[in-house]
Amino acid sequence: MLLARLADMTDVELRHLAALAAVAEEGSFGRAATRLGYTQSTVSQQIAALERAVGGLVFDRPGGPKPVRLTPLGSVVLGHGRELLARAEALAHAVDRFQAGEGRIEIGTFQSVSNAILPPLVRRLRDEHPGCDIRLSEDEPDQPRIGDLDLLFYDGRIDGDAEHLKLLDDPYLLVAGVGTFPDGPVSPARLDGVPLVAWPLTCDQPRMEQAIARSGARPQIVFRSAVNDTLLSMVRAGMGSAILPWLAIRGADVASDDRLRIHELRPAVPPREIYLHWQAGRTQSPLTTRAIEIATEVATALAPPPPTA
Amino acid sequence: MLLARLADMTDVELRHLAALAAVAEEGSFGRAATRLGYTQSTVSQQIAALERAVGGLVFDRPGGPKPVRLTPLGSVVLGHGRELLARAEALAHAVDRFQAGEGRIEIGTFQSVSNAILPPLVRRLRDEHPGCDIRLSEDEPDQPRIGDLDLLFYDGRIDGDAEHLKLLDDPYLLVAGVGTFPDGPVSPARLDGVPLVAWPLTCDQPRMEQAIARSGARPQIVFRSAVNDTLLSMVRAGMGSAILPWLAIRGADVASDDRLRIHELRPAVPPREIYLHWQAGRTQSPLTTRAIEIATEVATALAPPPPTA
DNA sequence: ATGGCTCAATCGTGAAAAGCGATGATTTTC
DNA sequence: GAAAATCATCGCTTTTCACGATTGAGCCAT
Repeated sequence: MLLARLADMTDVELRHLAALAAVAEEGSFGRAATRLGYTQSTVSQQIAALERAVGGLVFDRPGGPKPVRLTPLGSVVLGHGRELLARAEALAHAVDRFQAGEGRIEIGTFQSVSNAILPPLVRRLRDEHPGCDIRLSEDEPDQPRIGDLDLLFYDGRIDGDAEHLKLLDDPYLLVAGVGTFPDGPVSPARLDGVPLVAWPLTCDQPRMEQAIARSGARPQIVFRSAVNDTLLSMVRAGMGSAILPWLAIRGADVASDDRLRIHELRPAVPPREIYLHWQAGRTQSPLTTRAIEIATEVATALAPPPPTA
Repeated sequence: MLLARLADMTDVELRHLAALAAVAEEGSFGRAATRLGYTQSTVSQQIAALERAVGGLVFDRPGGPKPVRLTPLGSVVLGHGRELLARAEALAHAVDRFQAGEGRIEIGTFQSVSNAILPPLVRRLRDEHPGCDIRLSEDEPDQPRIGDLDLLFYDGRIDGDAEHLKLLDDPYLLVAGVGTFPDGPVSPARLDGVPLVAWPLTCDQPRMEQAIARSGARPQIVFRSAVNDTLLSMVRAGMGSAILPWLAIRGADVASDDRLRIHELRPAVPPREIYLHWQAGRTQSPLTTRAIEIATEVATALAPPPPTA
């Protein structure tokens, strides 16, 4: 022990520091060993290894029943060692919490999902994992990107390295003022020249309007707004009709509004498809895995889109 | 990796965390291995061991030349891991500093030593170890105790579990007003009835006065004070003479004072012995070891007590 | 498509270390 | 002195560590 080399942290191991702390507290190698579940000789060797690593004795061993005592060097090592052990324990707890489903999850979403799917999803996730940190973002650039998101809801497929899961088909329905059309299904072809209020040309909207156009009709878009209630008010006011996905009108009290009628489109316009995306090839946190499960459950539990029978 | 046990901190080793950090920074097992001085396969196994310990993958390995990426679990582990590594490095530095002689040293002392030995000792110690923390205490209860002191100066031996080292013999000298005694040595026996000013009966003082008494003389103690300058002023004022150790009058300009004369005592009173004590059987810090060396050097370098030839 | 490239995982091997049990050496206590 | 308590040490087995060579999976350019 006379030759003191430079201390190297990689020679110090947490187990040695734990032994140091136990011996210092118990005042005895043997009692420390019992506490740690080792034999006395093992603890003796652990301390010896530690002393080799730090280049000096950490305990004075008086011999006999006298308790061992920290040397000045031992005090220095123990001081820092306790902090190391505390950090290590913090790490272990953090890992346990993570595996139990705590942590952060970042979800990208858009209007219809925000209204219909996310509330129950968030509620169930928070109920199951009270400590979790759920972050939502509704940024909707033209090209939605997963970026640093864990999950992304979008009504279509994302380009880029993403896996996807189709949550549900969301059929388009025609909402019109009462009497505008006879009750029952309406053919898209009949919409030629009909005044419509509609969403802006984002997300699935362009595809839907192209589908209408392919049926030969050219509706007249008289107003665009992203706000559903505004659109419905316009319909009520007789400004025009609206073609909206089922999910968007589900919450609003459209069905019970005497001034409005909901018509199936037949032949049906291909429905809007709601997808859940996540980055391909990346392991997910337990929280994300669970969120995907819950999202599928919530999606199927949403009253199934009305039959087109 | 499907079975996730509870994380145990003793399974996580610093070396694994270092590998984790290196791989995360390099984006590659191989480059991390080069940086750490291991082979690729070793790093691979270290990461595998870490993943076993935390119960899940910490990296996604996309395969091919794509860089590996941290999983959410890996981020959690790395976050805490970096702190652990920083603490470990702090420990290593603290140990190095300690071995280089930094740290704290607590020294107990008393008047003569404080004046004569400690100043050069402190100066040299601070010059050699600029970072050291020297604490002095001059508490002098009747029974000086080492307690938590690293070193204790005392003019006598300490009872208790202490090792000691005699620094020097400090002979007693008679300081008298000029003309009080004929020049040259004075016999203690001639002090019978002589008025003396003296130190309080602490430290070596009782033993010295008993030695005088054993020579048959009974001086008359007319004043006691622990302050040397006060005693010397009293001598100058003709109130009496003083028997003081050489160390106590070395600094004061007694020899050059026309009104004072210094007489050897012959036959000599046994000198006061200055000891340096430290707790027996306890490993000392390098700083303490060095302080002992310097103290002996300073003690011998002090102009040797005058010969009694 | 198809080799060539890059990379991590894996296997086998030898060396090192961890841990255990038993034995010694040393000190304190009765 | 004898006894008790305590840590160090030795021999031993099992596990781990690190290496080198190989394998296999995913890219990329041809």
